[in-house]
Amino acid sequence: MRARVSAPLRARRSSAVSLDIVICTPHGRRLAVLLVPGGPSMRERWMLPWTTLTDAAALDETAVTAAASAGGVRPAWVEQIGAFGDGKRHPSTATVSLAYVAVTPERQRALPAGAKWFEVDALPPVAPRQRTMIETAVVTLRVRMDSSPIAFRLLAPTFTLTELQEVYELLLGRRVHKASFRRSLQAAWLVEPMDEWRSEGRGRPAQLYRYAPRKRRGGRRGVRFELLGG
Amino acid sequence: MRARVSAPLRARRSSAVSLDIVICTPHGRRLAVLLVPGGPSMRERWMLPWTTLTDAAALDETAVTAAASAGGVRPAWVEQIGAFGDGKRHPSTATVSLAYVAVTPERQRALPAGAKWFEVDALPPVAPRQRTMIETAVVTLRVRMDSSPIAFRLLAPTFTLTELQEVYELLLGRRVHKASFRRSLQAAWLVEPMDEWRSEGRGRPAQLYRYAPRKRRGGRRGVRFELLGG
DNA sequence: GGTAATTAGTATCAAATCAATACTAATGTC
DNA sequence: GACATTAGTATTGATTTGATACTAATTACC
Repeated sequence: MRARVSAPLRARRSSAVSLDIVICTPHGRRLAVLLVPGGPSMRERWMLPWTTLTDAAALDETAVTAAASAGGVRPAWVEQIGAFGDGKRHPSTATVSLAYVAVTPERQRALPAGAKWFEVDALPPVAPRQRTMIETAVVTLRVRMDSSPIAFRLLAPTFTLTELQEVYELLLGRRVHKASFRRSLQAAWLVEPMDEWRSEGRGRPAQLYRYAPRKRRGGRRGVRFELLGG
Repeated sequence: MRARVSAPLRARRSSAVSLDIVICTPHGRRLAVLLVPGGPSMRERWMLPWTTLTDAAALDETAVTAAASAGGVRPAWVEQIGAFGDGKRHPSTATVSLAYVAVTPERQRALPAGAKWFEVDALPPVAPRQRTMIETAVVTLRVRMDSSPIAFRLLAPTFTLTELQEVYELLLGRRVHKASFRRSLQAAWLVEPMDEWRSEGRGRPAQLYRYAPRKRRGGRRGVRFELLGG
């Protein structure tokens, strides 16, 4: 059952295509990525988990399986982020690599032996092709978080609104206004309050919520050119 | 120089990976996609231009070259939209296909022999894997249009604001409010008025503009949950 | 036990944004 | 020259936003 993934020596046979996976989790107030030992050079001793692509080519399922194997748990959300190649170095001999991003809530059970979380701001050297994948993965999370329930998948099934806001701040890389955040959240009918409160040290206990999207598409807003430019 | 692309018979040799390209252009008020003759079955007689991926694997450059070859002109904008496989039928024997989307202004010079524009709402039968690519391409254009200058690449170098608005309406699939559209456009400093006007039949002549982005990132807006849901 | 510190959550309000409507401007058609 | 037609702008009321300041409930500390 436990598919063998990221075995650097056995996998180093020639193959046209690899499948790499960037598994992300919150690590305190930073985003962390899972790396495993082994790499293409002496200098690059860590790498993203990867596997070779079989001809059966059930891409998404392969990615989920690989992520589960490397992280010890099935990931809470997975999405393809693209194909990378263009001559950049990779732990495998593959000339093309398919990359996926996965997210998982903080602090699951123990990781498989050797695997380790690294904060994205403090990564060890990894092969350039995988470095590009990690950057793309982080950008993808940031961009997709308001069309996919990424933030909710980074949290446990129940969470406080402050925790949710912190995940948004973590992914967006900026502070968010508390009142506005909650107003928007309420208007979107995405969460449901539980009859439970959690006391975290001093201060008033926070109510717990769960992700329970209710409503449908609304806002046809005007055109936003803001992201364009230069 | 003219790389041979989409030659169904020669290309049908076995290969792990193909590179397919969805070339889009405005066609009146509809979006059109370029197809070429040949397909995997009697029923599917048209297909997206595609090529096999060489081991050199300069992915983006291969895509641009393939698009230029199939469309007769270098495309104005190209972006990878993902890898597709999962067992769906494709004109090639490739188990995995890399797809790119390209855009080109309306009505270039003549197309290469056999190639033809089809409006996306009236496509002939194509192989299922390519059908998925076309759908993904259209969605990608819609989503990326406010972070990439896609709309401007679908137009000639100079254009009227009404033309620009029509491209937005075409891609967004909905009407846009004229005054709001222009107000946002002005605030974004994306276009520059020329000293030229164009008279299109009756009515007041429209001023011509060109794409000349000036300003930098502004609007840190609040969190938008609107796209999330159900 | 009481007071301060701390975190959760809400209310108020001014500024910015938006979209509907109605207007002015410049051209071709008859 | 009146009118239809398209370009482009002004006005206005409604909605959204974010800053500030407030209330609420708990722990820390004396």
